Amino acid sequence: MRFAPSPTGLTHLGSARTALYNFLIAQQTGGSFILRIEDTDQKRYDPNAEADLTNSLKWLGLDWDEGPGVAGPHAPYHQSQRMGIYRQHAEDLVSAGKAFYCFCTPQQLEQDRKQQQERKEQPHYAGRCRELPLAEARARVAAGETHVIRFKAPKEGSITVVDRLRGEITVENRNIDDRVLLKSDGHALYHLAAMVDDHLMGITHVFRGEEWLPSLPLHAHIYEAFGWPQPEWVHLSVFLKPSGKGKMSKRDTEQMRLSGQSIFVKDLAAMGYLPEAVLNWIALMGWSYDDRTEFFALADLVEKFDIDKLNPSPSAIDFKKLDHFNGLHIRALSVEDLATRLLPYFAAAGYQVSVEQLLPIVPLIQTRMTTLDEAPELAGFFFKEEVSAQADTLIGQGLDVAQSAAAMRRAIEIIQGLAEFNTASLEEPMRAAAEELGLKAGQFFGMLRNAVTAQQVSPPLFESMELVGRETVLTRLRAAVEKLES
RNA sequence: GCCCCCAUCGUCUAGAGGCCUAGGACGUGGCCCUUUCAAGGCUAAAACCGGGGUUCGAAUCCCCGUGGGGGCACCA
Repeated sequence: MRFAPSPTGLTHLGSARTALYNFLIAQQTGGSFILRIEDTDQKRYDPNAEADLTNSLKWLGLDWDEGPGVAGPHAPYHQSQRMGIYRQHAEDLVSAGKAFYCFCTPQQLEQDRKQQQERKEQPHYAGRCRELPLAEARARVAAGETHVIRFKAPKEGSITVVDRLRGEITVENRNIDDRVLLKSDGHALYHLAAMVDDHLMGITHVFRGEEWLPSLPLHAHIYEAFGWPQPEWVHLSVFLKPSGKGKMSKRDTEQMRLSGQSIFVKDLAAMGYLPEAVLNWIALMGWSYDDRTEFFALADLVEKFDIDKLNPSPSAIDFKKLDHFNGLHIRALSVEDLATRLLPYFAAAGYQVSVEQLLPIVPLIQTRMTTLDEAPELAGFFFKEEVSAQADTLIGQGLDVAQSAAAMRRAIEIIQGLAEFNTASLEEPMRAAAEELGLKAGQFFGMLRNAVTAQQVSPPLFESMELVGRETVLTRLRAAVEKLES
């Protein structure tokens, strides 16, 4: 199995899913998962993209058995370092009469295309150099003339290729173009490089995006020309925009980032999503296990993934569902694990806290988060020296200032009089106080919550008070009384 | 324009001729629980693109139409 991205931009969900499926099959079959970098196009090469790619895969937990940084029998893993191999294979094809040298200039080709379009034909290679005698062509090459090597696609008949998800796909050979295999700069094109590498690296299953489907017949012909057995072809459906209308464009992704969402793995990590959740989410976009199971850890996926349950139709990206999975996976984490993962988010929000400090707090917020970055907002009041509640939030629902201040004073009295200060000891006397004051629990507890946490929304009151500590609670309540009376 | 693929609730999907009164999940509404917010439990609304075949019987098979998507580079 292999995952062979081209480093031209940030790693996105589509790539991540392809990588995941490759990884799963490799794990399942005991095969190796090879990471190969398709960097044959130096015009589009982005030096940051490769680092982003390896970071993204590592974050997701999809470690490769061979590839950059992990030596193996099929090295090198950058196509730019395999130029000699491609040249050799292209020349072999020429010698076998399955490919030819082409000396057409880009301008000529451009003009051909234009004329074809005017005649309402499908743009294709006009065939000028296709039948050039080999000796003559070789002489021109030897003389240093600029050239490319093109595949000599059959013109008669048709070809039938099997895609694992779609069955037999038959295409008339006249619709298959004489595509360039080797550029004039000596670099191979995908059509050559990927086929050669997949064969040489012993790839049994080719998982790739549906956008490759139109060139599948060409690729099958290339395999045939070399006399190689076909791999298992699996073309995954594309991901559509959340609206379901069309593939994500560059503009869409930018706009999405502006509105706080993203299809880039790197962004998802920063936004507080768990790799487990992202994996679970994308695994189910185009694949399902049965009619009800939806929660999967990576190990479950390895065990249960099945190519035959893949769905060939395109799917729209649904971030709501990601939120749901994230919540599920957050709740599935142990307290220690979650506390550890929360650390960087507290640090980013300006709180210097330790795992030990977080341990008692985590159970209080674990069911209240959909993303990890919400934690500091939810639990920040535990770590602040002082909190400052809005004066109007200190007034109980339906009460006036004097009543509120009185209620607050009563709470202070009770807390001072408690032999022990904890959740259990607070509950009863506080409820009694509410009744005695003629207040509903919600009225009384609501104002106290605001006084202690300065938040309208917080973990349960008494648990929070216990963790904040008696002295700090009293200080905050007194401050609230003062604020009410001024 | 040409080529290819796809088609079940708004979305992700189950469904491989009778188990379908079409199931699950997200989201949405309601109820319960409840000191806020969540989580959790219960519940409701919500789909087989259309037309022709084949068959005793079709969401499932075939054809046509329509719609959607992808591709037509010395990019991947």
